[in-house]
Parts: sequence; structure tokens; C-alpha cells
Amino acid sequence: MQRYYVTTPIYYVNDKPHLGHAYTTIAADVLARWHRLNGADTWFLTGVDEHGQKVLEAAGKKGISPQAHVDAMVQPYKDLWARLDIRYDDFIRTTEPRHKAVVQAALLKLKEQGDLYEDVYEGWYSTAAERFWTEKDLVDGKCPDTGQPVQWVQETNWFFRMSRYGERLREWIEAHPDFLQPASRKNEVLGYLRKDLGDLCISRPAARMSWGIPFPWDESFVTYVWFDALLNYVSAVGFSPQGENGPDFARRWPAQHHLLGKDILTTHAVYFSTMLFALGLEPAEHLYAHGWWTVEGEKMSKTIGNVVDPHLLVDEYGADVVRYFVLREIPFGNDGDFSHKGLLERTNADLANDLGNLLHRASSMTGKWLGGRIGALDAPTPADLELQGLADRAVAGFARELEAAQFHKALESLWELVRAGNKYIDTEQPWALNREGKTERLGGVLTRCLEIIRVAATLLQPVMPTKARELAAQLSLNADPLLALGCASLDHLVAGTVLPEPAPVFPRLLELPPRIQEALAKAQAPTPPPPPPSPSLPVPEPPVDETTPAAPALIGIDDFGKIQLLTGRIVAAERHPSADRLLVLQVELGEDKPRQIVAGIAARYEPQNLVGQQVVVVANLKPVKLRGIESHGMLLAAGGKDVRGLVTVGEPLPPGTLVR
RNA sequence: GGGCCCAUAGCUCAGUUGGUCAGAGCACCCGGCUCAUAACCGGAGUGUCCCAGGUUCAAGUCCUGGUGGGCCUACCA
Repeated sequence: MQRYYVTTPIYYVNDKPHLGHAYTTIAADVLARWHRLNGADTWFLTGVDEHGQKVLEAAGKKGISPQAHVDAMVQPYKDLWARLDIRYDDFIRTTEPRHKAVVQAALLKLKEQGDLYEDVYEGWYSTAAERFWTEKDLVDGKCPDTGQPVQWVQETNWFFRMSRYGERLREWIEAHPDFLQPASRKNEVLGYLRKDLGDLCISRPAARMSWGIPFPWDESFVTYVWFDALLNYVSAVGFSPQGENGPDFARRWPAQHHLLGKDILTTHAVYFSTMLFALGLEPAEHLYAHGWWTVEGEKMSKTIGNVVDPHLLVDEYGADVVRYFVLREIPFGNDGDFSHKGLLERTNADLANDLGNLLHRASSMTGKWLGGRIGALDAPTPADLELQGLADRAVAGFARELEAAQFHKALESLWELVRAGNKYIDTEQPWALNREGKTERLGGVLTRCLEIIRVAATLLQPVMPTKARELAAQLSLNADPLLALGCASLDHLVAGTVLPEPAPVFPRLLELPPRIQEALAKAQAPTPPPPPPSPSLPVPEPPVDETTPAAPALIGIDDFGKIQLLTGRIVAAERHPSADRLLVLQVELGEDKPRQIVAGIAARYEPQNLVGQQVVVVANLKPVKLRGIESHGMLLAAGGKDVRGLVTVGEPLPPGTLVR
């Protein structure tokens, strides 16, 4: 029996599920449903990643245990998958004993075979920022992020000898050209491998970050989140690094497809593959990195993300239409834009006009002229044979493309048949056949149109499970599921079967739903676009959240008084010669000559537009060299790492005016 | 600065290994049909295939350089 095992990344439980998560999961669900439909021994795994710094912090803020926190946070994912009609076979959580046991056993195995070693890392550690800094990072000997003192820490950690397996991975990729998809991504990974592959630090001292899987031989360490998370793909199906594998492991692994976002390609392709090699396993057959969605032409952000809140989309369009749209609109692997206008046009053109209307016109004519009963097929004409040929090609193309995760091509292939159906009606002119009393031919023609709908209903089951059933119901087909095997043959319907009263399965959308319009109007409000979210898995090192900083300690007025803020006027601005995000500014502060200030605002401002701009400057900051250029102060700007706007003063003031 | 990818009709994009490769869908216009969800069918188009060189009998298709855009990475005082 053919077998098929597909996975999504396990999503970071602290994030709210969004369109990116939904996209990957819908794609995996469609693949799983398709293989299930074809009788393959199918397994679809999704889940959540529950360890790491951010979970710990969030739980701390809520005053509950991390476990209680993740227990609550997992529900939104399960809810959304239910609403999107996602039928997974297993949902893994990394806090489950079955997973922890595998991670720990894997650690032991690697240690025993000499793939782990301890090493001492020395560096300046900032407790406030919870990270290491190099000597040159430090400002005035203090943490550059928080200004807090740093300590020279010698920290022991465990390292995985990833470097041992780099060459093998390179060979594997060369020998399996379809391993990394799309092909362009393969180059990225090979480029990454061209550099010397280092070893991977896979532990964190529990004293510093306790929310993780403890090392089996030393509980003062917990497992690095990636090492933990990646193993879910094998732990969930019964891998046992040291003992006997679970009964299902052999029939599941290696998986056929890992679907993931392009941002986590390296971790999967490099970290995970080498881990598998070390554990004596082979990687999955295909690792497919898909693109990111922009929304209404903008990078996804909290603001714009609201207009594609998956629950809103399901409420207003229905799960099936959302599923269809995201898979049809862009090639899997490319970035794409989700616009409501695009969705409206796409669904009207494809679903209402082409497919829905084909059914409606055929069933209406059957109702009107054949008493609502499916007509018998007549002897095929050349046109009929041609139609059959098209059906054969459409079904074959659909299957081929779908199995390659080329959803848009698969659907396009089916739609060639649907369009041919509309054309067939036009050339055969059933209304003329009716007028002329050619009932036998009329029955044959209309039935072939209904057969096309049957083919569509069959192939669309994985993509639009509910709508496919509705299509089938319009044909009085009760079989569930409709078997895909042999479905291309346009002779399945039983003559004489009574059809229900025709009803549009895909109503035309005349305008965007009111709630969508409201959401769009709200999002129009001019908020510049912050950075894109990662649609999947955890970030390697949890960065400090800039938008909602942990409540800082209260300071007195005297502390504030240490900061000298002055108005200034930018008199010259140019790009930093060797740093993309930096601008080198000359700012007039009322001193004998302008100050040179380097600012990380190049992503948002053109140098020429800044000249003459009034700004507020931290004037008594210690000078520092930024990528070789001295900076004597700092511009105030709103936003975190993504600058949203410069701080200025409402009216023109002489440079050097005190600000407080 | 280093690495990778991309640039083809108004829009979104197809164009494997160089030789009907100048295409599809959408939008628009014209015509047809009337069964149908103001749907369907046909037709017309429009393109310096980013720019400049080069290789070749032949180049969107290969090479070099440039321009513009995206992603990864370092710099964000």
C-alpha cells in the first residue's frame, strides 16, 4: 500500500494563529485528504511547540505555571483547525511525555556515540537582556540593550557535532534533487553549506532558562528549543532512539512531505537533517518551503493582520472558499498577496461563473426539459470524445500537480475541463436540441455536463470538502467519499436519477461583506508597516520584544535629568558606506559645528528627505563607532527596531533648545 | 559589505536542457448565444521579453557588466 506522511511545523504556542499558520496547515490537509482519498496509508501531523523563553515570560506575567499557560494557549490552534476543516491524524505538543522521552533518549544516544561534547563559552552576559555580548558590543562596559551591567560569564553548554554530518548532507542533497523544494531554495541551503558547518549549541543552563526538556544526565541543562521542536516529526510516530521503535514508525518514516515557511528552511534542512543522520535516520523525501503572504499589498503586521484574521475569513467567506483561494491564488513556494478584492474576483470568476454556473445551467435544463431526471448517454460524437480526452488530461494533471504540492496548477488543470464544459454547452446548443425534439441527444449532452461536475466534485473533495459534498448532492450522489480512481470517465451517473431543485452552490459575491469592509477601513488608518510575522515555529533566540517592553523600573526625576535632550536640525545626510540600515547624519545642535550622528533609520528614510528636518537628539550619549563611523549622539524615534517615525517638535526652534 | 532569488502584455504570471517563444488567466473593447448565478462562447489586440555588451547559424532562454526589486546575514546608541 502506498503510504503518505505529511507534517506542518509545530507552531509556537505563544503566537496567535494567523493566516500564515492557516496556509501551511490547509496545504498539508489538502495533501493528506488527497492521499487518504486514494487509499494511501496516510498520516497528517501538526502540533505546537511549547517550550522556550517567551512562554516562560508570558506565564510569569499571568502568574501561572508555564504548563497551565500552554494548556490554555493550545486551544486557539485546535479551534481554528476545526473551523478550517483541518483533519489531522495527530496533534503533538512538545510538553507531552511521549515527546520528552524521545528527546531525552536522543540526547543520550548522541552522547554515547560521541556526537555531543561540553564546551565552555565565555562572554559578557547581560542578565537584563538575557544574552551574551561580545566585547565590542558593549557600551561603556554595559549592556547595549539595557544599559545594565554585564558579567563575565563562563558558561558550559552541550554541543552537537553537526560539523560531522555536513558533507553527508551535501551529498544527500545532490543525490536527491527533489529533497529541497522549490528548487531555488536548494541553492540557499547549498550556499549555507559551502561555509564550514559549525557545531550546534543544544543546551541552555536551566538557571537561565528553565522551561525546556531537562538533560537526562544533568538537570541543570534544558534542551535548546530547536533541537526539541524538530524531533516532533519523529517522536510523534514512535521513534525510539535507544530502544525499539513504536509499531508504526517503520510505516511512517521517512515522511513524504514537511511543509514549512521559507523562514525556517535552514533549521529544517540543515539542523534537522544532520540530527537525523546522527540518529541513524534518513530525512523526509521532500521539504517544501512556501512563501509569505502580504495583505492588501502590505507586509503582514498586527494592524493589517486583523483584516485577514482567519476567523473573520471563515465567518464571512466560509472555510472552503478560503481554502480554495489561498491555494489557487499563488504558486506554492512563491510569496503572494492576499487581497479581499482578489478573493472576490477569484471566487466569482472561478467558483460562481465557471463551476457553479456550469452546474446550474446543466441542472436547470435537465429540470426543465428532462423532467429533472439524468438523461442517458447517447453514442459519443467526435466532440464528446474530445471532451472525454480533456477530462482524462484534466484528472491526470490534477493528480500529478497536487502530488507535487503545486496546488494552483492542479486546480488550473481541473478548470480547463470546467471551461470546456461551458464551451461544450455553447457548441452543442441544448436549447436548440430541445426545440427540435432531439431528446436523446439532449439527454446525452446535459449528462456529460453533469459528469464534469461530478469530476469536479470528486477532485475538489480535498480542497473544499463541504462544497464538494454540496456539488455531489446536486447530482444526487450520496457516495462519500467519491472515489478519485477512474473518476475521469464521463459515464458514472445513473440515467433516470432524479435531481434536486437546482440551487447555486457558489453564490456570486456582489460586494465585500460589511465586516470585511469595516476591517479594511480600520486598517486604512495610517500606521506604517512593522515587520512580518514568522508563520511558523519558534525563533532561535527569542529576541527582546520591542513593542511591549517589560515594564521598566521606575526612575526618579534625577535619573531623567542625566539625559540631555536637545532639538537639532539635520544639515546633511548620507548613507553609511558599509551598512544598509544606517545613515550618517550631520546635525546642527547650536554648537560650533554640527554633530555627526549615525542612526539606524535607512530602512524608512531617504537621506535627501531628511535635510532640514528638525529632530530631538540625546546629546550627552557617549560617542561610539558604528561600523567604523563615529556617532556622537542619538536621534529619538518612535518604534522599536523598525523605526516608525522620527521624534520632532511642533514648531521651528533654534537648534540646541533644551527638551524636557 | 557578504550570500541567494527575481525583472515577459494594464494586472498576475507560464515560458524545463538556446531553434513556431512571444503565451495564459484576469481586466477592458467588439461580436455571438439565451439554458444559466448581469453568468457563458468567440474575436481583437497591445509587449524595445529591464538596460548595455558578448557567445552562437540561432538567445526571454547562456556569459559579463549595469539598473531596479525581494529574501538571508552583519551594522540599528
